[in-house]
Amino acid sequence: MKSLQSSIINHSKTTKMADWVEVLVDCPGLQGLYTYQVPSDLAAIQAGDIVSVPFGNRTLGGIVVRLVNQLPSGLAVEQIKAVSEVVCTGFFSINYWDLLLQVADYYHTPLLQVIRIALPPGVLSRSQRRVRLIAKKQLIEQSRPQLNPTARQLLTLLQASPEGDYTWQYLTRKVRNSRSGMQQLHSLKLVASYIERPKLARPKQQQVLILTGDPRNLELTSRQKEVLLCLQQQGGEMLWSEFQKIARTSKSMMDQLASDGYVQIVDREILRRDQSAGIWQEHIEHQLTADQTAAIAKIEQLLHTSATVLLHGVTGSGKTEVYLRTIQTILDQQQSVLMLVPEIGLTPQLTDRFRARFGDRVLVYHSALSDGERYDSWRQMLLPQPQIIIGTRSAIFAPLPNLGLIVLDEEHDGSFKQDQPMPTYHARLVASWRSTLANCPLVLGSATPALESWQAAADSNDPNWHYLSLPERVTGRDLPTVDVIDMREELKSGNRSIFSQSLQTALADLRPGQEQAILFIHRRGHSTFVSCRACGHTLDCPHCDVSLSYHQHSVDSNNQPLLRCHYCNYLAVQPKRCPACDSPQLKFFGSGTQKVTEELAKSFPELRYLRFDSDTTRNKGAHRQILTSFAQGEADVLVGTQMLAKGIDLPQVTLVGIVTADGLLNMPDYRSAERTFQVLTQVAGRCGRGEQPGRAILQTYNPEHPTIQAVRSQNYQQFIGKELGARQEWAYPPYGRMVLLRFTSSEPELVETVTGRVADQLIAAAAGHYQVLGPTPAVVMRVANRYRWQIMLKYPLAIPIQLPDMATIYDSLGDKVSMSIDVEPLNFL
DNA sequence: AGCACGCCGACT
DNA sequence: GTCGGCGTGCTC
Repeated sequence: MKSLQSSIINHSKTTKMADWVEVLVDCPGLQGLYTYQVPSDLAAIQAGDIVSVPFGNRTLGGIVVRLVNQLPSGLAVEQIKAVSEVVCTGFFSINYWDLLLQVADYYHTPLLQVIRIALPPGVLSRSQRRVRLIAKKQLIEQSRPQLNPTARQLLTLLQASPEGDYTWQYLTRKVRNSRSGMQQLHSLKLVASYIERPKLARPKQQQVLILTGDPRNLELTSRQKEVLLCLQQQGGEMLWSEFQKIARTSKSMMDQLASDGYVQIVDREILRRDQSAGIWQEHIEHQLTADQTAAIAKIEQLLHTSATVLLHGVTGSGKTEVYLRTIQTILDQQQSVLMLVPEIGLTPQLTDRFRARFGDRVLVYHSALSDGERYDSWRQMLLPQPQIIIGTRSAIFAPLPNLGLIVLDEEHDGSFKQDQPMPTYHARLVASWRSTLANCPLVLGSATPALESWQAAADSNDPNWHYLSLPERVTGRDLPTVDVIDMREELKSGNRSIFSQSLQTALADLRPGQEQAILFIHRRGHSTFVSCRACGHTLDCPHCDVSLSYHQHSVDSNNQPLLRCHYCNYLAVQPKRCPACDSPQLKFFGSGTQKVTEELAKSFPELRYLRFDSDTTRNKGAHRQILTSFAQGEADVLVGTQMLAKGIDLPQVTLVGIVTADGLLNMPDYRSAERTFQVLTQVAGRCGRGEQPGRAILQTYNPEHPTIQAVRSQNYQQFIGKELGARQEWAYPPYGRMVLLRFTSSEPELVETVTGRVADQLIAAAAGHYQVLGPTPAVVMRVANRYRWQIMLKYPLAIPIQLPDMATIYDSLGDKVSMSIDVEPLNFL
């Protein structure tokens, strides 16, 4: 990988003609470059172009990495094939190409895998070999007796298809051992093979009317004049399908006008796009607060620089309005904007507000789009016209040519980090690289900034970072009060309900129709920590400052459950009694949304509720539907999980009940305090956004926990100071960096031994650059019947992340174990 | 990943 | 002898 990258980093920046090109061929298992001849009709070929090339007997997609005038040694001219087609040209600006290289390098991922996430499906799609009947029916029947059985089977299949044509792959799957049969059919000239061109999702074509003649011309009939004037009023250019509706005219009339030269009818690519719109369209011109005005002014000062701005605004402080105003400025300067949000489906309000303000210059890009929609949006993004892309993390790779601003809203959110397939990129980091390359500012917005961002903005002397604060709500309302309820006391006083006395009272006092409530439950998930119901004590690892996990697969020789730290593999027998208070009430934790709604229905039958969790929002558009219906007052209580924490703005909500916060607090990783603070602060911030003040009730078994206290006092600075101290002590990020190596295999013993062997290799190669933690089994060891182990590498801050030679490590895995590298992981499960 | 090539065992 | 199994190695 290293050598490949250093060889292409000096890619040609000129468009000088070249005899050959080096192509990164899109074929799994290949990492090298292949040289192709440039045919004279494709002389304009450039680095970054997507091409089709012959490869073996197939045609594959690939990317031109550089132009060369000399053949690599050991390659004869006769071996070189020619590029067959340039599929797509000119969208990889030099900057963009550098960005992809940087991602490939930093996240230790083959360049092609990076390119694949940056491109929409279909651009690199490989061609397929197809087999077609070419002989006449009569000849086929004549030959049939002499055919071998597989040939006959193939023939029958082909004859059954209307076109007499199937992909080669389909036929070989359907007919076992088809090789000889296929050969026979070919040699008898009954069938032919051919290569199907890589199919791009064809953009939808639509007819557009363009006014070319003067509508006041006297030769026109009055009806014709009317129609043409209507077209002129619409700007002289319009989709035929739209015009038909508003002018109520017929095709024959338009054809007549076209043949007389008054209009032109042209086919144009219509880009399919997500147009879902909802009720949050109203465009309220709020009076800006002084802080907002100052923030906008500061950001505008920083345009055309690569500054990073941390916009720290409390919940309800009007960050969105700051974005909107700034974006308007960028658009006025004919530049485009990239706006990243955690999850699009969860924030219909945001997209609605953007659509209301900027109309069809807003383009939504996320993974839930269909392939066609994604392809079309991607084509749209290539255009130089000023536009706004609102998208989730992968939209950081939007190929906008005139980028003027990048915004990451809710920048602390974990969904900006990819942990599943490599590259395991963090959109915030990629955004910072992109901001440097494009020389445009990056705005990070949050009510609860990530520790990393806070530290960089507040503590560092880096002149590139700027800190802007919006400490007050736009309505002039205070932040909601947060009451912490000690659930141990509730238990003692005989309240066995999941709702504390205070929460019950608050729900009873809710005035349906005028006030609404939100009940928050931490998603049950795999919160496998053990905690004492009597005193709140949790069992922690003595070496790692994380909670111990109960492990399904771990029992000791006496069949006692074992607790394990999945950072360092520390093992302990689960005590029968709480080590702190000797109570036998030492239990696992968990509570579901369903349980809450049941209890709610029982205790408060007069309150109408809606459930908002992954069960009820599985369908497309369900988020929007539930939020809309709640916003319109069709329910009094919204019961949900994590999803509720993301920027929804419902002015009627006056009460937030955090039914249980402890599951979040005790996630087995070093970030649990930070995440808890962020989620709880955000959830509490959902209330009191309208005319009436808000109140949050936080139920916990750990009322004195510093994180809970920080949420109660809403003192971000204080919390972050403490937390940074703790991180520093353990050299956890941002005072150190980590790399997580994940190993999976269908064979449990094999992964364990292989992971152990790799750990030994890593220790041998460490040379003091990093510390090796593990190997340990993953918290959820078996997923989809694959067993997962992991190794953590911990780097001191001063040492850049350097991995030892990964090629030898990959080689030593064998083919039954696969490994992936997660650089600066957020998710340790 | 495909797909050739090539080398072994069981059938007309 | 030949067909068909499968391991190995190459694709500019």
